[in-house]
Amino acid sequence: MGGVPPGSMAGFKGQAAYSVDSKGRVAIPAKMRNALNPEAKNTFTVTRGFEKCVFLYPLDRWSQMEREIGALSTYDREARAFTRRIMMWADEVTLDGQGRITLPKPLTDFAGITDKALILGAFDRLEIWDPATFEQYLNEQPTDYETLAERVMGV
Amino acid sequence: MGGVPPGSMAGFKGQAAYSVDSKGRVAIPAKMRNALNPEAKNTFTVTRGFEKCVFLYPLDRWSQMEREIGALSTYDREARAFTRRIMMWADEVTLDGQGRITLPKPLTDFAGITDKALILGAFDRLEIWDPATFEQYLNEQPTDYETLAERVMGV
DNA sequence: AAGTCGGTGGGGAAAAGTGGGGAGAAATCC
DNA sequence: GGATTTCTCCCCACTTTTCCCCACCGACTT
Repeated sequence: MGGVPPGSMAGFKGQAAYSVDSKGRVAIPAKMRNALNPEAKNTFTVTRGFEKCVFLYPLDRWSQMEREIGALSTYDREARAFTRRIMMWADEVTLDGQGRITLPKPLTDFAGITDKALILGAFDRLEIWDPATFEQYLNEQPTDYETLAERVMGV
Repeated sequence: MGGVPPGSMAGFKGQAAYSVDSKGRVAIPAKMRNALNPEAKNTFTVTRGFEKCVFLYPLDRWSQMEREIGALSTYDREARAFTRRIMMWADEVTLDGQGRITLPKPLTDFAGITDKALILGAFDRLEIWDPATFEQYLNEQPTDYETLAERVMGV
């Protein structure tokens, strides 16, 4: 896992609180758009995230994910369950002329997104959250930032 | 088993709740149709799925399955039982001019499909579920998505 | 002060989903 | 064996959704 296309692209950074219009469209911040590889063809594969949010993988990054998913066995119950649960939510979305994407309705329902969306840069992907949901997520965190760093990054 | 046609095709994605008309026809979502290889010739081999659903394999993918099944020993009791149970349900269906297929009655009976069908992209195949059956399947899952991912994809 | 870039909103053309009718083939019944 | 019925497949028509294009507004830059 982990694994950004070697060297090439810079990680997605930043946050933005944008509006979702009546057609389910959200603008992608310009600096995040500019961080896309040309091979991504202005396209993301969007799917259900971990925790209650939506993941956006640039097309080139997503093809790596598919290689990993494709290596799973059809005959293993848990692998089957995982494949179903990641692929059923997945969809390809392409930026329109205004730099927006249309979020599939199943995903906005899942993530509880209505008229406002919080867009986060998360290294190899973008995340889209309902603002209130994200704040709640932060508040529920049992571990503070400094401690997390120690545990995850090691000493 | 793993093994998508190397490089070539993208996995099937997405979900759709479509109606089954009085003639037993179901539309296949356009994005899934477009993910078909030309060698699939707009044809699926449909068979009994794992869990209570119907599997649709594109013709080209199915020929790989047949190679795997063909490699099983006739002299092994369990292999024999498995071969019978997968092949007895199998049938070929082709898209009509409107992008629909007609589901064989034995399979709709098996999966409990009546007037509504849930169509899922599941990487190398499509799955068709009765909506209520699928919801029940999800509710019965002992493991949540995040945990599944950890177990299946590793840390 | 004008121009450019970034985010927001809406309308119209094209595609996708749904339903029904009719020709041909297969199965059935006399 | 022939006629009738049933089933399947193909085609046509309608409705809804999606996608693409155009226009606006504000902020920052030159």
